[in-house]
Amino acid sequence: MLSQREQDAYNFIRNYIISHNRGPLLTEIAKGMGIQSKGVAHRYVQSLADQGLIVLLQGRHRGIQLADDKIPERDTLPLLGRIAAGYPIEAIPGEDTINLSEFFMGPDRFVLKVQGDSMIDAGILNNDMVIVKSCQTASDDEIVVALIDNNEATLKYYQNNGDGSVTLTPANAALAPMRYSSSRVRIQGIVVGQMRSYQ
Amino acid sequence: MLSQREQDAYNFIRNYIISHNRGPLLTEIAKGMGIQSKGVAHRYVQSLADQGLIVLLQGRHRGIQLADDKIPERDTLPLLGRIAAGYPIEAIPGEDTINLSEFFMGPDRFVLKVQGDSMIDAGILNNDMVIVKSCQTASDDEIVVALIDNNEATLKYYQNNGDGSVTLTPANAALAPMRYSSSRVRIQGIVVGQMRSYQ
DNA sequence: CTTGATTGTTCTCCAAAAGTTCTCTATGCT
DNA sequence: AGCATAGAGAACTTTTGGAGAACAATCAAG
Repeated sequence: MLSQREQDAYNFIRNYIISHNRGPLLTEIAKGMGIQSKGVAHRYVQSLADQGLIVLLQGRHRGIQLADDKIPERDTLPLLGRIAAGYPIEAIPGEDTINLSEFFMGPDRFVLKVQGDSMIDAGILNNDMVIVKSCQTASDDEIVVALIDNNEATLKYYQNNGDGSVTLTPANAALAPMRYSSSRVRIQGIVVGQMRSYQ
Repeated sequence: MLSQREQDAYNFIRNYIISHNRGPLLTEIAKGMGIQSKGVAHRYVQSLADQGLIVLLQGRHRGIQLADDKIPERDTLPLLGRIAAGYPIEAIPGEDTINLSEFFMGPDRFVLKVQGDSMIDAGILNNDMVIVKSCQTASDDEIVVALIDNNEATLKYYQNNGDGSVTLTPANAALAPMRYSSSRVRIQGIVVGQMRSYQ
């Protein structure tokens, strides 16, 4: 069980090693945690080592290594920062890990695998996964899973025309928006997330 | 058997641990239950521990854990199937849940938040998250995080020209590919995943 | 191979925060 | 009256978090 600051120290060390490929100095840890004393940083390092989260090469400079056989939190990854063309990676203050589960999990959600290019201009490509929150109504401009005539299912932008009809718009310049009477369209859910794997 | 307020306390503690991944403070429990005294909160905590619903790490701050058999299954969502314009949702045989962590987790990975539109044609939009595997080399046509002149960081398609130079190509028709001598470009990792939240 | 700056280790001291244990009070029920 | 539930809050102990000094080991530059 880690205390708050031990967790902070571990996050910093893990981020540092993954991005720099070598261990941090004690003074760097201290600075990264916003404290003055490297002695204090050392105490946290020692505690993490005692708990088997890191391995120390005694005395060596930068002698901290990750003990990666032990993964204390299965579903978090270090969030290093923001990347923009032309600038160095910029740290996001106050956040140092991202919880993949929290990012997407919630009640009444399910996942669909997307087939086809009808939402390509919205950055949803063929074979992407979309996370859908199950519900029966949607607001304008949300991406919905809609069932037409209880038969065809589609992924489209939703718009209620207010006259008893709805418009479903693909995000693909090659495809035209379609207008349906509301009674023909049943919403199955709205898209709350999207993900893709490149392996 | 739990009294009303013991039940309240348990619910609060359980929710807190599930959402924060660590135990609450006594004062937080008290506040969450609308009472002033942490001494009272402690009495409920003690009672819940006596009844085996929670486990206490004596003395430790935030030392409240859920009993083993009370830890809920997390990070999985039902995978309903495939969706394509014009067809009903089609089930994917053999798969019925997807583990969000397994989908992305792996050693030496980290997350970056993307700023800008330079990879928009690859379906990576402004504010998307990319999961990066830390490594120093890449193959052609992989998306890499590259550091140019130890200064600028960028997200680009990678191509090794085989003549001591590499070409970094944005996925944006408005931006031109750039060619650099290999010595100026240091690869920090390759993109293995991407995700986006629509909330 | 020596040297000196840098870095890791160990230590004491301190303060604030949090857990523990009490006593006192109140209310409703049998 | 006796008991269970519920709350306030004081007093105390332990844990947690931090500063900084002194010393030892390391590492790079000459």
